[in-house]
Amino acid sequence: MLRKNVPLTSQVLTEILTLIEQGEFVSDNGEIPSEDELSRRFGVSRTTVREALAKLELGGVVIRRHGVGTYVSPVLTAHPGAVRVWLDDAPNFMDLIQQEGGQADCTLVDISLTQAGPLAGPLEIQPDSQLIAIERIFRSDLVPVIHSTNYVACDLIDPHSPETVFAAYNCGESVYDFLEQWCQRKVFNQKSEIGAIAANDRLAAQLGCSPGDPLLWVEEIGYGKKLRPLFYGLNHFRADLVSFTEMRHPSMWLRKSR
Amino acid sequence: MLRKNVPLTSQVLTEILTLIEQGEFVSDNGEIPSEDELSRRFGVSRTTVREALAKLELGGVVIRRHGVGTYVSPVLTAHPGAVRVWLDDAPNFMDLIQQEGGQADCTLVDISLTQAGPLAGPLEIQPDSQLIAIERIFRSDLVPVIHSTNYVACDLIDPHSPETVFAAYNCGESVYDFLEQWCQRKVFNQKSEIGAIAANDRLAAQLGCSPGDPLLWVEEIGYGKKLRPLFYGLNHFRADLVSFTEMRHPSMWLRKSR
DNA sequence: AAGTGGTCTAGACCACCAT
DNA sequence: TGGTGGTCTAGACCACTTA
Repeated sequence: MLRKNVPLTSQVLTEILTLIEQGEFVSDNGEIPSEDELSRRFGVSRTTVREALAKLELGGVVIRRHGVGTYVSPVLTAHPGAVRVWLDDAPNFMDLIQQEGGQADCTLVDISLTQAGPLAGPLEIQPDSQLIAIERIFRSDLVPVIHSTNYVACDLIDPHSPETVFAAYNCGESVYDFLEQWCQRKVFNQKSEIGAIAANDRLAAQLGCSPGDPLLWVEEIGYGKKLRPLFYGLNHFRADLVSFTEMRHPSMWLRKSR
Repeated sequence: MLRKNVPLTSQVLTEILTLIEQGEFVSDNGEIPSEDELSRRFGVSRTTVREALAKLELGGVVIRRHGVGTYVSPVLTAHPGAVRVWLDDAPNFMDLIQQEGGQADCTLVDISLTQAGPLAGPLEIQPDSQLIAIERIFRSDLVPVIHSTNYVACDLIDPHSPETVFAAYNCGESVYDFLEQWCQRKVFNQKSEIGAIAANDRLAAQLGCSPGDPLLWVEEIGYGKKLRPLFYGLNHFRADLVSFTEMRHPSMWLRKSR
């Protein structure tokens, strides 16, 4: 059953998750077997089980209580499909929309070259550098919900030519896929900033709402190795259709010892 | 040097953090000593050091790269004070504002009893239950930036009377403080939802902006032990003055083994 | 090849909670 | 008091990056 080159903790995580998805613990009021029992059942050390549970707790899948036990998170009962999204690495917008039960599609508005200009700062390149700009609209059941623009420094696609990339571009893929496919780069860290803004005329037209309507925006900067910025993304979401949820775990908050 | 009843990993975390704040690693281009060296230096096992580093990475303070080393996060160079906010457990709005360099103050708009009504669902109580509603406005340098309303089930303050609580209420404290002081309860988990909305007349007046202006809203539900809801909070932020930042660490994303 | 962080073990003891 | 999760150790080996 055990496979090579896959960390044991990931395999254990998958096993536990499968059991949860199968509703294995529903009859037990969501209580998951103790760490000792799980380590016996899977034939691994308790440390390994604990690491898997830690990740599941971070992902909001389970809740652990000192001296009591480990439970399936109650938010999952209200939002059952949520488990799968949290598990995807770098979930893309298509998956997110389908996750919510909508039929997802993506339209390429524009893919072209542009000057770095004000993005030279965040991308840590020269202002006169060329960028590839990818502008897309994502719809759920034919209703536009996300407007997304991503910028990648043009020299990252070397040795490909921009024309080659433009011609072969696949609209549904995420920036991460793009960077891996054309630039052989991986995103190691990412800074996200989230805010709200009123729709201007252009965004309103593209998102099918009225100018002045509130939008959520998310600005992302992805970093590769050596902490070099790889892409800059600016995404706008219809605020009447989208909100973000997360579980916080005070027990995991950093805490200065006194 | 070692103290009782404080986990070693927390003490190590504090030590490392102090070194970072003192600019100890600036000359090394932000590179932090290896885990082996740290474990030797602090006289603890490498596991303990790793746990401290894991929390620091989660908090966005450091970045670890397999086979390379551990580095102080570059976002801290641009945002040096941010370390302290991340370290506070349950940071309150006063701290957040001061963190950003503003002079913080808080005005109590209203503290009173109200019917649970539509909040009965999220708080898992009866619709005719009494709630304590606390409405406040937080300002930075005399400019209103946050409007906050929190609801706590009235029977949680037992044996205190609402009047006692109203009279003694300290406006600057967070809901967490309130729950600990008056209800002897601790928040174990919290669900946060974030979205955007246009200001209505009332919010606009209180936040000193125009009706229709975009606002960020954050809805919070805090859970105590037995996963019982303890409070419901609804906060609105001036979107022209506030945005939220976070670091994501793909290496920590949950990942199904294939 | 050397050095780093990542995974894993087996076992110990502690802190917390329910009963 | 018994069972749970939380902390901690000492040591082993692996996987990754750089030189």
